[in-house]
Amino acid sequence: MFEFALLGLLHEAPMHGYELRKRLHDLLGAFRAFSYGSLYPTLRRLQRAGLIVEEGPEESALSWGRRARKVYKLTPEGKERFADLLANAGPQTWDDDSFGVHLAFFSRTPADVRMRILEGRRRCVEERREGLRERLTRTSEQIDRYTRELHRQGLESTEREVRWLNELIAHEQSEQDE
Amino acid sequence: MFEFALLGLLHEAPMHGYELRKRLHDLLGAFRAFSYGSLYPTLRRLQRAGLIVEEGPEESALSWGRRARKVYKLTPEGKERFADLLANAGPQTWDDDSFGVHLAFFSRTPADVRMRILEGRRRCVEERREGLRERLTRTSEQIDRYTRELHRQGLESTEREVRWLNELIAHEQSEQDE
DNA sequence: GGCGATTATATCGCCGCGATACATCGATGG
DNA sequence: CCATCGATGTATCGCGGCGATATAATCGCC
Repeated sequence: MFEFALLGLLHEAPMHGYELRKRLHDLLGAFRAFSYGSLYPTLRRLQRAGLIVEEGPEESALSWGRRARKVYKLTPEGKERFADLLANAGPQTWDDDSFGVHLAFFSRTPADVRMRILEGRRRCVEERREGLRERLTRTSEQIDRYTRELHRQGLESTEREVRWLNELIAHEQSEQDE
Repeated sequence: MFEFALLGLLHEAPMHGYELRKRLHDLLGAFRAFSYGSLYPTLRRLQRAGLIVEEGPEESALSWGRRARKVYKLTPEGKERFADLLANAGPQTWDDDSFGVHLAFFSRTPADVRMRILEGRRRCVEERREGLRERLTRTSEQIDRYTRELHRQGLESTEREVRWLNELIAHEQSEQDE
């Protein structure tokens, strides 16, 4: 899904690694914090796959003073690949790791796919909630205070997330009516 | 930290892999969901390190009918190692992944170490909160609705976690006074 | 004039996940 | 009555991502 994020960012403008990582941090902040140990290998992978290419040495007199930077830009295949990933939003799209990334690119996502992702995510979080509830009632009397507190907090924040998703979905629907 | 969890669980009773995994699920549920792909390699690692040993074939006439199970139990070195991990609670103890695990074993953790972990965790979450706040104000006007919503939700749940930690800490302190 | 922070690329080993394979037992039901 | 499904159980493989680390040049500040 790192792949998805990088392709999406490069859609905005050609960028070099360091910049991509910063933009990603601003974009995701709360959720995932991709490290350089993932960034550079992924960039090379994308390049080998022909989805991005290095731009020319870029001898722009203005921007000189910096050290050697590798600026990447999307190839047509890269754009196609990103569009594919957007359209084929499957079950792995709504797990904890990917959902935030996909949400961050919602403005570029078709409305019907947005809806599918939001509802898939909601279902997924609801399932977790049910699991937590069941576990909490089943084990409630036989576990120590700290573990119970851990579960209580987990359940509560899961419930909050469901409510949040409901709001997002409602908002989508009201926009659809316009 | 998987190591820590397994050693802690085996402190309760000797167990085989499948059972360890189920107990772990009940214990952590909300947070981490260790998979078999981690479980068995880790068990072997612990065994090689001499921290756990396989119990004898266990020909107990009663419990037969099941397939070959490998029941592990702690060695003295294993117990020592667990005590070490409990005592030397360092900075990596309070990151997202480890904190839940450590909290689940708080009943076996000395009061002063409990306090150190809780305060370390609070500091860590507070720092994240500050980062989110800064990012939210800095980028507020130039990002799309969805990303902003993502950050808002992230910030809010982080704030909730800080409040929760404050309650836990307050409770610790009031218990200390008794 | 020197020192730390920032900009920048890159690698390495490790950890843990998801998928998968395989085998056995109990229960459910056609 | 037996078939099939779900739970019990052990195990491996590849891969994606992280944290630590190396390297280096430039910028701003005192």
